[in-house]
Amino acid sequence: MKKNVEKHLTLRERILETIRDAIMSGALKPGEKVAEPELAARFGISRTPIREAFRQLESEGYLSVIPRKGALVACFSAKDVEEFYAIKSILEGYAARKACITLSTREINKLEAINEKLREIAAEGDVRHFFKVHNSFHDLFIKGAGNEKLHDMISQLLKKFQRLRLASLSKPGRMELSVEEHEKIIEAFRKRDAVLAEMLVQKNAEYGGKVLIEEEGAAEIWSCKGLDL
Amino acid sequence: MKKNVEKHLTLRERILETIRDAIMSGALKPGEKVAEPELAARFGISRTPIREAFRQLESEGYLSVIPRKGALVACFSAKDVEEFYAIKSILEGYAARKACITLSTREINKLEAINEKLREIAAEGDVRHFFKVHNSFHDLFIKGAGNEKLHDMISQLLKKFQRLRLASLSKPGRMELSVEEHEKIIEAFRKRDAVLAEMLVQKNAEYGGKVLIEEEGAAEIWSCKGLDL
DNA sequence: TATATGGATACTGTATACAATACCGCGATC
DNA sequence: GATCGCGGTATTGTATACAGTATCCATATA
Repeated sequence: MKKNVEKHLTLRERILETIRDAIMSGALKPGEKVAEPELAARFGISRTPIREAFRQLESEGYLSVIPRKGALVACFSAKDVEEFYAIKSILEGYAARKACITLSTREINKLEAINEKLREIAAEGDVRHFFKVHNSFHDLFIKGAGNEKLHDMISQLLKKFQRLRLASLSKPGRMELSVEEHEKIIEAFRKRDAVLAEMLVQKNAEYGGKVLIEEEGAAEIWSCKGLDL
Repeated sequence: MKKNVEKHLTLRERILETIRDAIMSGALKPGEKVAEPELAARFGISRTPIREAFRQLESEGYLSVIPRKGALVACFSAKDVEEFYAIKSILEGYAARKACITLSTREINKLEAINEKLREIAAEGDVRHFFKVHNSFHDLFIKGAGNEKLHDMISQLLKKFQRLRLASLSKPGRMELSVEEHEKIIEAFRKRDAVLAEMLVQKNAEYGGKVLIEEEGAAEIWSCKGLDL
């Protein structure tokens, strides 16, 4: 049984996941205060593991902790979003370039299969499901690039901006467009055209960012406007 | 007085800096165990702030914490080093490309001045001093690229591998070579040749990595060979 | 002599108690 | 009526106490 191994999770690790999930899912909103005593009472544990989880979440960029004042869910500015997508674009682009060389035909076929599944899900209009499978597509070729640190870095980045990316995919027609772009990327992989693959992935990422920034009122999702921090 | 502001540092923040410095400088060696009670006794404080600092250091990749066993200073494998320099190369290269557009003539002049200073220090052979000024050179154009998150990411990466980079610079002739390469990079900035600047910076980073990996016995600096972890 | 087992020890994980500081509301004074 | 100041309250920061578990060593047995 796998459960026995998992059982050794400490309270800190469990509360860490809980809070992080709450932030990623939007249950805890940017700018919102996260109070230790409240969490301690809610989960029936002491403040100690919660405080330790806070430290980790702070390092990961999920919380802004102000000494002697407390922890707030981190906010994004328009500049943050812009910068995020720029970095995502470079890193994923590089991964695609490398993947062009290292990816096996078998793996490329798998990408194709995933993308077909995405096409179906897009037709159904299930954004959350699409999001999950979509992530596995990118994950596959990023891992395929063979640079583990790179993969970790991208994963961390993506996690932090998960809400934004979900919002980006929710725009009408975005899912279908994504499927088409994936098609082209797979094509480039098959042709082993590293320069093209890099370019396509970069454009793909940049476009995702642009959609979000240009959208009127989209800032509601991430910013802390009107909150005096 | 600035000191008054600094005074509000918590014990956790101070111990965090202390431990991180100790790891970066090599006072705490990779694979070495870091025991809470010992640190608590040494600094005359309780384990609580130390534990919280550990969580942060773990997130930042300085410590490997194994539940119910304790914290070890993180080790690097040859693959880690390779991957690190690959990522550094992409990110710095991108920064250079952007900086080509955004850097003012004044800032380019400053780069030139820094590099002249580096030439002097190289002649004197003071590696540690060279390292410091060298960092300020790269910092200037990376900041100049205008992407703060990028700058933060690169800084974090560099910090983590500080010891390695210092070792890389310590090789005979490496400092002088670095000055020459900087000269070419400045030239590219002046010509506003973004492609060339990116390429030069990438090559510069890649070379630094190669030197380290190919060197026989260099692994002593970072790896944990012979330690049963 | 080598291995296994048991207990002592020491360390990590968690809870709780205490200290210091920030926030809030009330009242006093101008 | 508005602003300043003071004290109570709540929350964060730190210390300490306790519980659970891994490590290590000694002893006993094969």
